[in-house]
Amino acid sequence: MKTTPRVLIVEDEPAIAELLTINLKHNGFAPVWAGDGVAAQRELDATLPDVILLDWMLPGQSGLSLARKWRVDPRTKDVPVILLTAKSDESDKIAGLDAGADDYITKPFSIKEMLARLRAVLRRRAPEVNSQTLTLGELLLDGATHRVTFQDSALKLGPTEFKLLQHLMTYPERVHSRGQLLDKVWGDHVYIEERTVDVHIKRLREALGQGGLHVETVRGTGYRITAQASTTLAK
Amino acid sequence: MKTTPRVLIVEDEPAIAELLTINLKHNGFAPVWAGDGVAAQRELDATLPDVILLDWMLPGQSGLSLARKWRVDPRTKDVPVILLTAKSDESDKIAGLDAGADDYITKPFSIKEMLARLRAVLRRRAPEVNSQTLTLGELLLDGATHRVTFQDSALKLGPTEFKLLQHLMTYPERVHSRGQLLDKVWGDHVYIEERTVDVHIKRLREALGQGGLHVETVRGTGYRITAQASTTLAK
DNA sequence: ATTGGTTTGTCACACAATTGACATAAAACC
DNA sequence: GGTTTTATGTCAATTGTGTGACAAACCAAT
Repeated sequence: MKTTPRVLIVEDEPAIAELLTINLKHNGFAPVWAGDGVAAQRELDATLPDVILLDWMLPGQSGLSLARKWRVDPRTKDVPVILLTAKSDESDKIAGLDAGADDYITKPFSIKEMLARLRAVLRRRAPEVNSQTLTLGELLLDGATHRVTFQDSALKLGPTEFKLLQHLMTYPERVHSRGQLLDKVWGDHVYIEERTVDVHIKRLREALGQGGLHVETVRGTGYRITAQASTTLAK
Repeated sequence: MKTTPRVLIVEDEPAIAELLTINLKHNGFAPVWAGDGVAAQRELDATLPDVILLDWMLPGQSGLSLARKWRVDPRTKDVPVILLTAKSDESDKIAGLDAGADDYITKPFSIKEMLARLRAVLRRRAPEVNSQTLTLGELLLDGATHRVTFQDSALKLGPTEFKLLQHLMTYPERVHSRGQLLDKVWGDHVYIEERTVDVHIKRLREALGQGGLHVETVRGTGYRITAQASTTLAK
């Protein structure tokens, strides 16, 4: 693994939290511990982890309600959640998965199992969200406010077109195959037709208006965004 | 699709196996069928497929244990496995992913979905396309942006001419026979007239303009790209 | 639940670019 | 000269991409 994934542990029992922390550190993760829902929220506000290990039973707010809350918040909704619980009750499991947990581990659990599930969840992680501000000629994309302007006038584009543009602008000039775009913009675990990318490119172009000229087709290969709009071609 | 990926189907039900086989053949894959774990292992020993479609429920050894076994064997551990199962239970999914399956399809599944997941898995395993930047004198070819410039002015060449130039520039000074070029640029065993290479060489030369002088003919043998443009008194 | 408005993924069709083959001309070689 | 090999122009067929339409999914707010 090239990066050390951040793991937020939300667990009120110090013994278990420490057990997790030590083992995670030992296996190339960067664990952060929060003892309750409030601390967890504070930690989330500060830095988004790559995955959350969440205890079902917490003082105050239950783990389930936390999971639900995070799943709604656009900022945290893509962070995978693994529920830890002592109950082996099947109905709880269902409830947990309904609440948006990505996985579920019953205590007592083996460290090996926990690590395996963690890695499995990380493998199919959604594309990373970037809140950086990107610029390309007169095109401007603000990741924080989710706004795009061209020649100082605001543009309206849908969520997918936004992510698509964001990814293209992150790697300007580079050609992206439809497959790569599906992986990076839609996410590894989505299965849609490659031709659908064409449609969204078209929508992106028309949403960008004149700025759409920056989006170029590389026949037989894919698409690319370029600094100099291609109204005419040099001879 | 220029290559036909081999797909090993491990499935005991002949009806389903046939359904898969036919549809895979129809969509540019080369399916091989194994009715049980033993046959699958024999097949794997003979030739490594590009991907394995593995039924969860098999007579004798379960699909899960097979997946685990293959994941451990260094020879097979990089072959992606897609698990087929009738169960829609989440816990099975988890177990499957833990065992090293790359994806998971629940029966009944649509052929479209199966194909989409297959392609997605293959896409992910596929190495990055040659995105190297090549230089030859004042000729510059950028694989990442798919751009070619000569004396700092951009050139427009079609997909085939691009690949052709890319291949020539990868091995400068070397002479390539028409047959070799067909294999490397067009792909193995494509039925195309050797004379057609001439045509594309011509198109490449005219697309390169002055830079086309680097493309030399080796009479009776083939073509070569060379650092110093051929001596032409014209102009 | 039910609305009504977006957004999304697919498809079918049209169109444009590219392709491969062929015929012919030009060159290279003896 | 004659023979072989390569270059070029043309064209029909193939392939890739743009686009409008549409139904399903989604979402917010009743």
